[in-house]
Amino acid sequence: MFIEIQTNSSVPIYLQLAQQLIEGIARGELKPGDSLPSVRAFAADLGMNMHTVNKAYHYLEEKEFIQIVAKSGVIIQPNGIPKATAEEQQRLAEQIRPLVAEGLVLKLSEEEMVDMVRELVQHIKEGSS
Amino acid sequence: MFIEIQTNSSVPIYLQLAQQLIEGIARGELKPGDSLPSVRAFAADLGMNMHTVNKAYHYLEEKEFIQIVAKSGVIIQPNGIPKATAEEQQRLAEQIRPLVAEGLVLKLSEEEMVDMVRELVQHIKEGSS
Amino acid sequence: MFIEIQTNSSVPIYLQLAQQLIEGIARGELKPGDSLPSVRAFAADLGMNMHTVNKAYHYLEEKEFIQIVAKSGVIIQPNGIPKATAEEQQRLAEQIRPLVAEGLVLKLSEEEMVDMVRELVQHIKEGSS
Amino acid sequence: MFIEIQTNSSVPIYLQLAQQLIEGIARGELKPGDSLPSVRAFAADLGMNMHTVNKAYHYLEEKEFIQIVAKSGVIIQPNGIPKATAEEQQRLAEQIRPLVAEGLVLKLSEEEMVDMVRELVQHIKEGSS
DNA sequence: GTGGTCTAGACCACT
DNA sequence: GTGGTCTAGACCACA
Repeated sequence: MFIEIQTNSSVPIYLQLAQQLIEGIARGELKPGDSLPSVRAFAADLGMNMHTVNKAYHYLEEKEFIQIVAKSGVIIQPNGIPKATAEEQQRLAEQIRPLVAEGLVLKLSEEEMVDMVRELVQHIKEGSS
Repeated sequence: MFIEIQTNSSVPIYLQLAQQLIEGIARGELKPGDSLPSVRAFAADLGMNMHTVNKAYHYLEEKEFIQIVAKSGVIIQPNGIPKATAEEQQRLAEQIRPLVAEGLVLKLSEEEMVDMVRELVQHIKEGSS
Repeated sequence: MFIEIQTNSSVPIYLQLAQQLIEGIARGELKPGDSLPSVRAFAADLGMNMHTVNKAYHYLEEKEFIQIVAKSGVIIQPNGIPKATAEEQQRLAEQIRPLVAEGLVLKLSEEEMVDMVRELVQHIKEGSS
Repeated sequence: MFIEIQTNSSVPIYLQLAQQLIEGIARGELKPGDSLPSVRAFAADLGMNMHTVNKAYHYLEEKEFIQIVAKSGVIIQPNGIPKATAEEQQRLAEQIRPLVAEGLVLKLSEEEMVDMVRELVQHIKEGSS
C-alpha cells in the first residue's frame, strides 16, 4: 500500500492519509480484519507526526471503517462495512453537490460528469491515479 | 436568489456563499452581465461581515465566474463562462475522487453513484435543496 | 487619437486615459499647443463620467504635461515639456524598480529586460499596442 | 533581510512588503526552500497587522513565488521559480509601458532608459536602495 | 456609494 | 505555534 502525501496541498495531511486508506479499502487491498500499522510505526514510516496518523485513524473510526483496539492495534472493520444508510448517502450527495454545480457552470454536460464518475470508479478499483 | 448559510457547518461561510452563488449561475438565475449586491449591502442582508462577502467574491473572481469592477460593482462574467479546460476537469475529478472512494467503501454501486450525480444535476437546475 | 479603456482592469479609468494621452504626446501625435477636447465633450465621446476626464486632466496638469485654462480649454504644454529633472528620473526609476525585480525573479536576464524596454519604445513611437 | 515601509506612500503596505520580498528573492538572499517568518511574528516585527502580512503572502503565493503550507509555515518556492512565460513577460511589459511612455515625454532617450534599467538591476542585486 | 486597504482582536483546525 | 476564518469598525480612492 503506497501512501503519497502532497505537503503543499490545502487538504490536511491527516485527511489525505485517511482518503488513501479509504481507497485501499475500496480497492480491496485492505480487507476486513486486516491490521494496519501502529500509529507510531506508521508515523515513522511516512515521516509524519504521530498525532497526524492518530487523527486519520480516529477519522476512519468515526466512519466505522476501522476499529481501534486500545493497546492492541488497528484493524479494518472485521464484520465488513455495511451498505450506506440513506443518511450517509445524503451526506455524500451534499459534499458532491458544490462540485457538480461548479461542473455545470463550467458547461460540463450531465453525461460528461457521469463519465467522470465512471472513470473515477475504474481508476480507484485499479489503483491508478 | 435565496442564500442559506449553516453557521455551524465546517464549510467556511464565505465558501458556502460562493457555492450557492455558483448554483445560482448553474441554474441560470444569475446570467452573464447580471450585477450582484455590493459587499456591504449583501453582508447586511445576510447578517454577515463585509469581509466575508468580499472573500466569497474574490474566490469567485479567481475562478473567473464573476468580475469585480473596482469602485463600481460586481457582475457575473459578462462574456459567458468558457467550457472547462482539461485541467479544470482534472481538478474537479480530483476533488470528487475521495467522495467516490468513500461511496465504494459504503458499497454503493457505480450506477447508484451515477444516479446520485444525475439527481444532483436535476436538483441544482430546479433550485431545490 | 484612439482611446481604448479596459473597464475591468485594476488600473483606474482616469489613469488609463491619462496614460494614453501621454503616449499620444510621446508619439508626437499631440504637439505643444494642441488643444484637447473639453471635459464635457471628451466625457461624452468616451462614454465616461465628466469627473473621470477631469481627474485625468488634473493628473496631467500636475505633471505639467498640459495646461488647463479655466473656461477656455485644455492645451498641451505650449512651451514644450522640459527634460526630466534628476528628481523625476529618480521617481520613474522607483516605479520601475519592483517590475525589474519581478523580472529578475522570473529569471529574465538584464538583456531581456533591456530588449523589452527597447521594444516598448518602438511600439509607443509607432502607436502599436 | 531589512524591510522598509513608507506609510505615507500611495503603494499599499502589503504591496510594499511583497515587493521587498521579491527583491530579496531576486538578490538571492531568499533562496528556494527558505522559510519566511510567521504572519504574526513578521507583523509584530514590522509593526503592522497580521492581516497585512497575510495579504502580502497570499499575493506572493498567487504569483507562485512562495508556498503557504497551511498551519505549518511559509517557504520560498522550493522547486525554484520557473522562467517567465511569454504571457508573464507580456504582462510585465504592459506594466512598464506607461512608465516608458512618461520617460519619452520627459525627453529621456532610449539609451537613458536602458541605462536606468541596467542600474536598477545592479542596485537590486546589491541590495542598495 | 463602491470596492480597497488597514487595524484589532477572537476562535479554530492542524502540526 | 501555525495559518484560516470571522467579526468589527475605520479611512481612502474612484465613479
